[in-house]
Amino acid sequence: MSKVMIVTDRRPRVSDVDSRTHDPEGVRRDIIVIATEEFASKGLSGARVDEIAARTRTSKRMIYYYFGDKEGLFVAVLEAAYARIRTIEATLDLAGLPPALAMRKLAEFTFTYQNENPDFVRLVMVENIHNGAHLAQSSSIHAVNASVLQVLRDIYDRGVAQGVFRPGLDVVDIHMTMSALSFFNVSNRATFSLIFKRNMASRAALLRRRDVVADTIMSFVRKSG
Amino acid sequence: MSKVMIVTDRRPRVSDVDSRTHDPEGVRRDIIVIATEEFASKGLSGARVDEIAARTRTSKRMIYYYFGDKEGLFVAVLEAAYARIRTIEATLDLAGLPPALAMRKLAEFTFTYQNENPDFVRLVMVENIHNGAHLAQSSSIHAVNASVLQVLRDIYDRGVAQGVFRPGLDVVDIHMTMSALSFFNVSNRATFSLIFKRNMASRAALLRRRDVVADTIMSFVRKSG
DNA sequence: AGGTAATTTAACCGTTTCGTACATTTTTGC
DNA sequence: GCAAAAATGTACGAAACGGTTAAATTACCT
Repeated sequence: MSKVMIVTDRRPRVSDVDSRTHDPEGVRRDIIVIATEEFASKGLSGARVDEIAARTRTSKRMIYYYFGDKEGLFVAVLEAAYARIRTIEATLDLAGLPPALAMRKLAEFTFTYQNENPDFVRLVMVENIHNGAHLAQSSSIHAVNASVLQVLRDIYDRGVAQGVFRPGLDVVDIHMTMSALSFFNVSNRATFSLIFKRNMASRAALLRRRDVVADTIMSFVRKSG
Repeated sequence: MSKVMIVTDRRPRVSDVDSRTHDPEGVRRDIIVIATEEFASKGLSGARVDEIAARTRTSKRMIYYYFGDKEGLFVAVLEAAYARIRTIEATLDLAGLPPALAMRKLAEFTFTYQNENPDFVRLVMVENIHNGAHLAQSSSIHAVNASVLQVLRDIYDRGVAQGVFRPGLDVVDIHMTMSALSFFNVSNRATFSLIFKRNMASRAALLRRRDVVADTIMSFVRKSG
């Protein structure tokens, strides 16, 4: 199942014992981790290259050495964030469950994941403020997220075949609804909590809202008897 | 001991014929209109005071004269945006409609309004990136939006009384769902369109999605027979 | 009509901030 | 070992940017 290939790659070093210098991959990761936090919390323009550099174990010079400029760093941060989601999403195994249960679990997972990864949500917000200009430079984005749709399509088709889901729905619509309800709970928490004086971050509120979101999805796809 | 009571009100002037100078309200409005566009398109940090000033009919000094600093201007922009929504929302009259129809119309209105006012959506995104720090300074925000909840509560209670809505739901949940589905369609359009290669802005796509959103709300609140 | 307060103009200032030039060190290929 | 390439540290510059100083102009009130 796993392919074995000879790595003629240069620099196969992964983790030397104690040499802190000349660890390109480590430096890259370090920069991206810090930059993710900074961009997520302050936005693209709000984040400061000097601040990011100061928080890394390396220097500002390295940021420009590896990522060219601030926007190049932001693109790398975005790609890393999407890659992370894909990796975790890939561990989901819903094919064995009955369609209705699988659908509910997918909705719950989406909600929980977004809630536990506010940095990702905020990065996406920032990128949307910039009209997707940076994501548009990434050619892998579509392929990355196509798997989500495939998982959903399998569940939905099985549900229709078994007569528990109503036919004629678009899985992109279903996914969009799942995403929207999960995303909003994080992205708009600050203003929504203020306006309606609600604590949306408490464990109880989150579990309750997660159920509401799942119920919403289920009542939308379920065949009304 | 003046025999004639003169209205010593300052500045009752509303619209002079041709004097462009000394029109404080006009200058304020002008600045806020431009600043709304700039903040909405570039974010709080991304927007430039000089750029805003250049696009107004007045000068940068006036921005500081009326709004103190950049953040003060942003607060004013936010308040103006929310005030605008409230005003338009107030024209809705759904009390006379059957609950199911009223609920659907409210959902459709929410969707349409957000779609037609992307600047508002983006301002809210920006404010959430900043954790609602500016909205927190406004004391009127809660009262402003309370009306929305009241309208929804009236519809919902009537629906429950007539046996068409299932009881036990929280109107804030319903409103949140409406907002989330409407908001997301604008806020995440750029990334979502890129990822799933969908044109979400075409008239056809919008009408279709609006129906899906309304259907989602309705199937959630409807008493399943 | 003239004093006073509100409004507006124009030039300017100190920092911040992105980015770079240049020197230096470390690793690699041979 | 040694030259070339990769990686890193230091210091600095130019432009952008938020904000201010000081004075002038206009409207308002008596």
